[in-house]
Amino acid sequence: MRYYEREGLISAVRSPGGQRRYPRGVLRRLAFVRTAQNVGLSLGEIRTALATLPEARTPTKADWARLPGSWRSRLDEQINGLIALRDGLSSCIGCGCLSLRRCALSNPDDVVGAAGPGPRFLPPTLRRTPETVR
Amino acid sequence: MRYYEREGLISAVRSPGGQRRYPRGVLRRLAFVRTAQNVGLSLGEIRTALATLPEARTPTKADWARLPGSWRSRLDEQINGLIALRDGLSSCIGCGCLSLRRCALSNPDDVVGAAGPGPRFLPPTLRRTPETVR
DNA sequence: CGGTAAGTTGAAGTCGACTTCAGGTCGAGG
DNA sequence: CCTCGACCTGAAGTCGACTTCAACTTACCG
Repeated sequence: MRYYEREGLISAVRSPGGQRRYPRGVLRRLAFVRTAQNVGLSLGEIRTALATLPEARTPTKADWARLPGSWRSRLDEQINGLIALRDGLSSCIGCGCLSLRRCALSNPDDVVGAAGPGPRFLPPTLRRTPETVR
Repeated sequence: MRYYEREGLISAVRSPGGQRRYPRGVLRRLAFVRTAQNVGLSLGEIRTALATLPEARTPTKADWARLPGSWRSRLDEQINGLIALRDGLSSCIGCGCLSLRRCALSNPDDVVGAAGPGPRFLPPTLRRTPETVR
C-alpha cells in the first residue's frame, strides 16, 4: 500500500503520530486497483481510470460511466480476447490460417503505431514477400 | 523470439549456417503466446498450456479441450472479472459494501492460501476487530 | 508507565519480461 | 566473388511492480 501511495494510486490520512490510517474510500480504491490488476491492467492504466473517479465518495453508476471510452473498449477487447482464448481461439490460431495480419486479437489497438519498447509485428510496408515465412 | 526460445515457449529450426527458421507451427505458437499475454497470462502459465498442445500439427478442438481445467476456470474467472470491472463493479466496489471479505473478485483462488510473495488480505483468524477499519 | 508488536522511512534487492550491446558470422543481390 | 544488411551469441541493462532491510518511532495492553 505504501508503494501504491508513492505511485499516486491511493492516498492515506495520517494519525497524530504519523501512521497511516485508511478510510473506507481508500480501501475501496485499493480493491479497485487489485481487481483491475487481477485482470491484467497496468498501474498506469489504473491510475488514469482512478483519476476520473471521485476520491471522496462511493463511486456511482454515473462516475463509472464517466470513465474514458478507451477504458471501456480496452476492457471489451480484453474480454473478447479471453473468450476467444478460452474457446480455443477458433477465430484465430485454432483455424490454422496463421492470420497474424488479420487477427485483431494478436495486435489489438496499437498496430505497431506509437513507437516505444516492446516487440511488434512488422507493418505491411516493411514486410517481406508473404511466401517467405521465416 | 530468441527470448521465448530460451524460455522454452517456442523452438526454432536452424538453417545450415545456424540461423533460425520458423516453420508455421512455431508462428502459430508464437501467436498463441502473444494473445495469451495480451490478456494477462504469465509466460509460465502459457508454457504450461503450450506443453499440452502438439508441436507438430495445427491444434484441433480436441487439443484445446485437453488444456487443464485450471486453465479454463482461470480464464473464466478472468473474464468475469473484466466484465464486472467494465460494468462498474456493480457487485463489488460500486456497491459501497466494502465487501473485501466476500468479493470473490478481489481475491480469486488463492484466498491467502499458498504462501509466497505478494500482498494479501488478512485471513479471518488474523483479523482485528471488524469495526477497526484502518 | 513500560514493553513489544506494528508502523515509519529511504534505499536497495528481486523477479518477470524483455531490450540493448558488442563483436563476430551468414547469405542473397549485384 | 564480394559486400552489406540481417542474424548469431552471451552478457548486461531496463522497466514495472513489488519486497526486503535497517534503524528508528508509535501505540495499544496489562
